[in-house]
Order: sequence, then structure tokens, then C-alpha cells
Amino acid sequence: MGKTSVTSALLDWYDVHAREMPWRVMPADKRAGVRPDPYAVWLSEVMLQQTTVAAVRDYHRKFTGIWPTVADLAAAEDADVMAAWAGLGYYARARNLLKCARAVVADHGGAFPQTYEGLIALPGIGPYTAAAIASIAFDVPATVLDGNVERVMARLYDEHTPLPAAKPVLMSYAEQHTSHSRPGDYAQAVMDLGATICTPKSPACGICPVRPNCDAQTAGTQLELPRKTPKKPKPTRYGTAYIARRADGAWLLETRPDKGLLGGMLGWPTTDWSDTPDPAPPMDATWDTLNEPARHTFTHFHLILSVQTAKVPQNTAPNRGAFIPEADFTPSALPTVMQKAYNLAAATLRQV
DNA sequence: GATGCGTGGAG
DNA sequence: TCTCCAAGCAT
Repeated sequence: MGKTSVTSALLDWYDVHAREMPWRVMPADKRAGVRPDPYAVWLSEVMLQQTTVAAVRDYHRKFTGIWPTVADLAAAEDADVMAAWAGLGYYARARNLLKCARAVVADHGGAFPQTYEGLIALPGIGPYTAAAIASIAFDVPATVLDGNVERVMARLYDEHTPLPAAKPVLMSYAEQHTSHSRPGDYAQAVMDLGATICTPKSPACGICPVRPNCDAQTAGTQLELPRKTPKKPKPTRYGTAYIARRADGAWLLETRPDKGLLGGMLGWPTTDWSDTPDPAPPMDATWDTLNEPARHTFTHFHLILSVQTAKVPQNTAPNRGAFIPEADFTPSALPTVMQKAYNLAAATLRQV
């Protein structure tokens, strides 16, 4: 079936309906010769991995404010970057962000590679992100295949093979539409369409610029597509967080190991979050258990986190973590589950 | 190919 | 309240 008009229809639609984003150069400005900042594009694409535009905006603004160039970011302290990323989730992205920035400075003279192959070799840059940066920042005709494009292609071609098995065929469809005249605008256009028109639950087919090309719209199957293999139910795990405050107001915190859940992030000492009984607290103290646990859902399990608090003497020696002075402690530097525990304990521990 | 890895918003 | 899910990557 010929769908040669899809590309031009999407570009025409994008010229009128492109959404404003801090890292995006709008089509009219691109025509006037304005080029995207590859650093800003890379930062946005990493932040947007499995994350909504609404959630990314403020973080992107914060990062470019503190670290205006990739060289600035490469020179940053690890702890400062992790603290700035706190709350955005998927913290391996922040660790790889730093690795990538340092590789760009050390191995590429501070300039991002301009090819798909050069980009995908960098930490935290996979097939999607390499194609996105190559097309958006450098107008290389690379094909982006993210969740939006998968949905758009599955519907355009009424493809019923479930994901992720359908990825190769959806990629072949996407490649057929990739623009060679305006690669960056096209990549953003097809993703904008998926985000605003061809949405998962209530697609606005009535105003869709490629409705005449859409096999699912013809068949009436758009709400069933794309099909996905069913997910496993999430188990519930239990644990305990220990929030201790010293006589001078300092808080007992520890940096978590780089690997695993919340890797590299600052947090309260906790038990592990399995089914095993609680090991010993991080030090001898009189621990009080709060009435309400912190509840939090991660990607693959629910957590019910009991919170224990203690006020401890100045000479207390912890066997885990370190006391952070009150003046240096900012709850916003903690991942969300740790902020929840803090909020529950704050009233109890406000007075030293 | 399957699994681990956050979070907040929408329905 | 609960499920789904959003511009994925590393292993």
C-alpha cells in the first residue's frame, strides 16, 4: 500500500502544530538558520527516556542553568549531579549522563559525534537516543523508533503482532517514512503526533493529518493497537528505613551502591527490601516506629516501608553511612521514596 | 529475549 | 485505589 504522502503530511502538520520545548528549535527558526544545541538535545533525550515532557521541562532548565555546556557537566561532582537528578527516576541515566559527558570531553574534544554509530557507542545512548540526536541535532536521516512511533506505525499498518516481537517490522515501516530533506523535523513530528493525536487510549483520529493513510482507522482497530505481551503482577515487599538525628541537628544518611535500585543516590539507611527479616539497625539507639509506613511503587514491586526514628547523642558512631550537617541537608536531593519517609518523620524529629 | 530499573499523571 | 504508561538502556 502506498503511503508516500505520510512524510509530507506529518511535516506540514508539524510546521503548524510543533510544541514549544526549551531544547527545541521550531521549524520557522530552523529555516532561518538556527541550529539546535547538541548538548541540550542530548540532555533532553536522556531525560525523556520513559519520562514525560511535563516532568522533564524543569529538570532540563535546572541542568542547563547549572551546567551550560557538556564540559561544565563533565567537570561536575558526581554527588551534585545525582542530587540534581533526584526525583526524576531511573538513576542509572544520571550515572551514564556523567560518563557520557566525560567521554565526549576526553575522547571527542568536547563535541558530540554526529553519526549514529559514534553516538550509540557512548554510555546511556541506545538505538533510539542515537537516532534522535543524529536526526534532531545534526539532520542525519536516522530513524527514531520509540513508543510513540511504534504506536503510530502499528496503527498505520494495522499491525497486530504484539510488542516487543513486532519491533523489527515496525522499524521497517518507520524507515520507509523517514525524511531525507528534513530528518530532525520529521523525527519530532512523528513523535509529537503520537504524544498529542495518536495517543494510546483516546486517539484524536478526527483531526489526524495521516488519517487517510491509516489502516487501523479504516478497520476500526486503533484502540487495540499496538498489542503488547501481558505484564507480570507486582509483588509487595517490606522494609524499614532508619532516620536518626544527632544532637547538633545532623542527619544520618548513606550513599547507596552504584548498582541496583536507586544506585548512587543519597538516602536513609534501610534494610533490604525482600522477604527476609530485618537485620540490625545502623547503630544502637532507642528507635521509635512511626504509626504509618511510607508506601511507594517502583517499576516492578510495591514497597511498604516502616519508618523508625531516633534522636541520638553527639558522640554517636554509626556503623553505616555518615552524619550530614543540618546546613548541608536538602530533602530534594533524595529519591522520592526517601523523601516520603522524611516527610513522615519530619514532625517527630523537627526538634533536636 | 527477559529482566531490572522511578516517577507522576491520566483514566 | 489501581492499572497503565511516557521521547529506553544495560545486562
